[in-house]
Amino acid sequence: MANKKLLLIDGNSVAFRAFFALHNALSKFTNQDGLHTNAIYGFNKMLDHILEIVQPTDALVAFDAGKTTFRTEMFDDYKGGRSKTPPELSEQMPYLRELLKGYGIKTYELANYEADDIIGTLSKQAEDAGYTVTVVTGDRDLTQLSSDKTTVSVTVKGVSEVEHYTPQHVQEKLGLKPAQIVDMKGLAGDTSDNYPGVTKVGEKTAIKLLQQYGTVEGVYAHLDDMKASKLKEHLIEDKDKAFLSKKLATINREAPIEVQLADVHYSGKNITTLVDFYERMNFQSFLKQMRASEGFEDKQEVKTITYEELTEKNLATLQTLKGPVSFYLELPDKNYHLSEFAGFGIGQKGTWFVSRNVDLLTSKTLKAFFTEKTHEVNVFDLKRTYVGLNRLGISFITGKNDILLQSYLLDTNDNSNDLGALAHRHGFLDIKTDEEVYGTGVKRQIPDDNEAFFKHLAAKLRAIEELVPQLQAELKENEQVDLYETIELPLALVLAKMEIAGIRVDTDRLEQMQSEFTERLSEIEQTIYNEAGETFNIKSTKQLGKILFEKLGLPSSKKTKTGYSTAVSVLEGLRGQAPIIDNILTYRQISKIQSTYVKGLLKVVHSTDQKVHTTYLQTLTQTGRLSSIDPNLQNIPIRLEEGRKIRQAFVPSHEKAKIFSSDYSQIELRVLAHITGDKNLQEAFKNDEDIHASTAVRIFGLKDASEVTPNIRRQAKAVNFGIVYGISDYGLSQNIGISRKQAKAFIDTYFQEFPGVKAYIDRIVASARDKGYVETIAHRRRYLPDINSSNHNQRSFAERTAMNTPIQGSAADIIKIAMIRMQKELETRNLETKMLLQVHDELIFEVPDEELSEIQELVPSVMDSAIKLDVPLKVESAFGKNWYDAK
DNA sequence: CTCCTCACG
DNA sequence: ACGTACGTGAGGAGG
Repeated sequence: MANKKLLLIDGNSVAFRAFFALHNALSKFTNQDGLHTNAIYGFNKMLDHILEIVQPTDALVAFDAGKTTFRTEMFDDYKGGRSKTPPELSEQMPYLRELLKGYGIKTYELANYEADDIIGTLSKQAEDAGYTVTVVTGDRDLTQLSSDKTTVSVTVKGVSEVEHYTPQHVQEKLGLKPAQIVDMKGLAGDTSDNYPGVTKVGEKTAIKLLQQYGTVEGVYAHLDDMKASKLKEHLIEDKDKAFLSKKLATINREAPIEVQLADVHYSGKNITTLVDFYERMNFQSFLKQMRASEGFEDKQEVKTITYEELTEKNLATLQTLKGPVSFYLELPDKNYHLSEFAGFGIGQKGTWFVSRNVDLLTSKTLKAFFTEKTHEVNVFDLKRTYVGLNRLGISFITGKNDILLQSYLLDTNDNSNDLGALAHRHGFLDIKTDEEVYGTGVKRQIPDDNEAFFKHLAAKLRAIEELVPQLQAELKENEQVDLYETIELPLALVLAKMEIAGIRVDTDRLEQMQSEFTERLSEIEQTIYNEAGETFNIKSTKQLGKILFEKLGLPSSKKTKTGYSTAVSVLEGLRGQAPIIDNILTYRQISKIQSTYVKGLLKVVHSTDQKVHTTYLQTLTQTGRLSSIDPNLQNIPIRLEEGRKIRQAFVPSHEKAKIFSSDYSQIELRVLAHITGDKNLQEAFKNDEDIHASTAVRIFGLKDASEVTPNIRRQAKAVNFGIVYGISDYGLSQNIGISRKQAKAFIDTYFQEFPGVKAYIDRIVASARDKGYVETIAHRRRYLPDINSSNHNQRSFAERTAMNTPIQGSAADIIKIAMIRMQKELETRNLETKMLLQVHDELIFEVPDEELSEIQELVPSVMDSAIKLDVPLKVESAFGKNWYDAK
């Protein structure tokens, strides 16, 4: 048995080290389900490193079995006073074992013994059998095991770096032989394991004594030779402690382990298990590493799949498909309004038809196929599919199950736009991700090779078919079938139609603004340079900070990670101290409008129709709101007049039409009144009071609304917002510039005046702790794993989210319902009016003049009756020749 | 690619 | 003693 190499790892100790090494990045290391993964990640790094160096033939990871061991029997306070293992670490332990399974490394634990003893016992057996042994641990005590055959590698700083202790290295570091470590511990004790040693004797003194007398026994044998001293007194006094501590420090090398050397052969990683594991842990870097490693393609056991290429000649074969089919249209670019068409696939139960030729979709055969009502069509991303087909002139396919939508509803974190990744997370592994097949970045490309491309298309069809019943069952389990069927699925088509309609942009107006702003900017720029006494990049916070706080010597208050903060809130505090400040604020404001809105918008206007076509992300936010990208039409300026003018560029696409806008008034506070059931809040809405004014009357103890000044109303408004966001005294004080104490007083009074709200907050946080998630009115769900975190910040954040999500999310539910009904009304009434935009609590339409009176009636009535709450919903409308005038 | 800043609800 | 409002997207700077 030449060259047997055994690797022994102290699992708990390394996990502990890994956890704390990556502790400040704790929140970054979470997977789709909110599980913390930093210790697993660190452990993995360490494993890769050590396996590379050691190249073991045998390996085992030992774990502690529990709190009580033979050592606690000897000394009950052994390891006493240690703080509990953080829950964020404990939750990772079972997964650590899974990781090790993937690595093909055996794990072992033994009741009443620590991992150290297992390692000590096995290493002794291995040494006797002629093995070379490497021990990995985060605990220096284990260096007592080092010998000419055993190296003890102790993690330093991070986890992937280790320090190798050979007997020589122990000698150099401590001036002791490995066997003397236990004597040192006996004399000096160990604070982390909480055993005492001799009073006033620390490592230094212990080493000196041992260099002279060899062992604890040696020290006491020569006690009489010592001169009288405090040290000698302490040694005499604490003799029992010294011997007990030595015993506690000594690793048991004869533990009754059942595992044998022959059982721990290391045969290497199981690629498939590890890939699955990494997917679930969301370890992208390790996945990438695996993909790059040799032989991965062969080992990844994607079940072979057969497909048939669809051509004009065999189109008729489609008739053999009966019942539900999977359909997939490949639009490789993120922006599907402009993407090329790469191909499509359709099929069921192992019969998969694929093609690069999307023109086949417009054939009579396919049209006939889809218009037969017998086919349920299942897809991934219905909105994308609908928009793509629409571009081909096809409008007859309606989806029944959209696994992207379903998966998002089940868990809002599960919103990746990759079918393969989604499938993996739901345990279906016979598919690769787009990145694996198409590549990434500039190299991303649909393969020229038919086989590779078609197989991937077929795998997607198969994944859809496999996942549909599973996801349906999970939705049912969560009582979310209604949410899916009556809200999200129909909404996907409504959104698709809005995106397709697009909104017309007056590019002449934008170009005119562009030249005006260019001129103004260069003027302000010159003034700023004069005031600064030099030219610099005003847009660079780094350079600006230097000018303001170093050269001009203005007082700096806030700092960011990388330097001085120059945010508006900071600059406003400096107003009046130097004229440059006002100019910088103006410059910032104008240049934001110029770059993001004027230039930004001009860049994305489609040359074919002079319109912008946004893309709504329906499966992104944690609350159920939509988001809008490319361009984002949900953050067009309105608060400041300068920016608001941008809205003049959004115009109807036909003459004799208007832009019409309706918005919900105070929808979030109304939802709050409904959900909390607070009588006072409900009363205010039922009486159609000015809600901020009535809040002001209550929290400032005024006689009536006549006493409310604008400033008081502003403060009350901030309190109302604070309540919706999950209030903190600090946040409120910052927002309205009052002391923290005052802010706290406001909040306390608010809770007295609106006791139902206080009760709701307590109730929802408790329920989140209990269930692990919160829900909206329509059963939209958000998981909050941090609600029980031991980290104050994370827990507080989760608590605020627990309060806010049902409010923001229910408001999102409501407007979504309104949108679906609105679209239906427009279609059944055969109106030309088009719904164009949704901005969270507002809907924007383009209305032909002759439909204006009908729409003015219809939209508010549909919106305020979308759902029945305990308080009325209020809708306000306006119209004009452009979006700016619709106010 | 991350940070800062700032636009919206 | 912590270090904060909730939810987003885009542009520019600088490593």
